[in-house]
Amino acid sequence: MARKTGSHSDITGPRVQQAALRLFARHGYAAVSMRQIAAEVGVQAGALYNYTPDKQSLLFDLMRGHMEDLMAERAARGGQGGPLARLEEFTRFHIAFHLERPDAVFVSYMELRNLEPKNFAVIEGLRRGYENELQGILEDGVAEGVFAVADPKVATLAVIAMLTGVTTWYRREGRLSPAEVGTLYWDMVRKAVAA
Amino acid sequence: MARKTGSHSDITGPRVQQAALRLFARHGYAAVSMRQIAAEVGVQAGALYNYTPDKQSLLFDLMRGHMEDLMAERAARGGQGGPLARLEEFTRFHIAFHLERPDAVFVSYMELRNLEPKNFAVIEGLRRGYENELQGILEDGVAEGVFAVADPKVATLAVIAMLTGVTTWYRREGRLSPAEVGTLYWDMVRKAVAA
DNA sequence: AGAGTATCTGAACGCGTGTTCAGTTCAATC
DNA sequence: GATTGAACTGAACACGCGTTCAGATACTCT
Repeated sequence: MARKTGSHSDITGPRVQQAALRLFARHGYAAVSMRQIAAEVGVQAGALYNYTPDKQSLLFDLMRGHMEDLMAERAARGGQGGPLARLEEFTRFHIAFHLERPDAVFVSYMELRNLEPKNFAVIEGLRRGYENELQGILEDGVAEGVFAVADPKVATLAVIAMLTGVTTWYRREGRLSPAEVGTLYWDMVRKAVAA
Repeated sequence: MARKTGSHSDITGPRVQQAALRLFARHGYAAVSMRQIAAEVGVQAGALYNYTPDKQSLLFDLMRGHMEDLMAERAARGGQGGPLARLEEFTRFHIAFHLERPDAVFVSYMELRNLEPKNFAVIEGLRRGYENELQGILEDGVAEGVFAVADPKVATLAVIAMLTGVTTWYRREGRLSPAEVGTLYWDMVRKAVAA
């Protein structure tokens, strides 16, 4: 019988995750202490252990959650249309998705080396799946003659690096909207792989 | 009167830097202790302080050295020829330079947030200078009508992100030589900004 | 041989770490 | 109104941190 009112766990739990994400993104996993996270939430350090078995799980759960969101949203949009249309959709989606969650993106790309090997393998597997979708689009395009890329694997990694790089400079208060950024990048991606 | 033989400082000093670079690249600045660095060199932790005033300076000196190397090598190769030739030279140089120093690159891009504000400003200034060279090439190309980029600033950051991303997947033992990688990327860069 | 000094050791300093846990608080239930 | 149990505190644990420094070591120079 879970209590409905007066129970804080369904409030504190997410707040722990939020605080951890924020702090990990700003200072890095290794540089953030459990006491800092607790202070941000407004509890003592010991209370965090009602919501995570340990610090490593806090990091892993954040990264797995981010990657699963990514894959789920990707699966929701079907790969419809020809390679060019699919590539445009992928490009704009990637930009929009990443600009919406700068902290999660930052943590997921920077803290891979702080994952225990087993956890690392899980995240790496999810990422590989995401990359494979782009690679499939490029390969289809090459087969149909609409794309010309000498090495689809390298092109995949190059395009993803370029797109993800947007998170390092984009600022909400800046002169460009996410959609405008998407258009700028789509223009470059399209030309880069064009036949 | 510096002693020539028997003096270890000119051996230990560089070894400290090497060890710090290796460990920072693999585990991150915050996760590496002075005792770990000392163990890698084969001395006690206290001995490190003959070669650096503190841990922060160790990081800063590594990053500054890397950026200064980058700028020096860039200055050595003049910006000769038209925008297309200069862009090709820049692209191939960037790939080759970065593939030669994976550890320094990794540290310089990942540990910016662990720099004290003053040190951060120095490194950021150097990087800005490097980016400006690429931006200048793109702007010249646009002026001459050989490039078509809607936003030179964004294009600069996009190209650099794409090129630097090569360090995340390239392995010396892999199927591609640095020169081959350079050619693959140049093909994509050239098309991405072409008029 | 003796003096001088660059180099390093080993112990210590105060402090922060992740984690555990007995005990307190307090709203929901009976 | 008594009981229950989830949520949390506050103190403690063993340990590692960056840094300092008096003293040992090992070498060069006179």
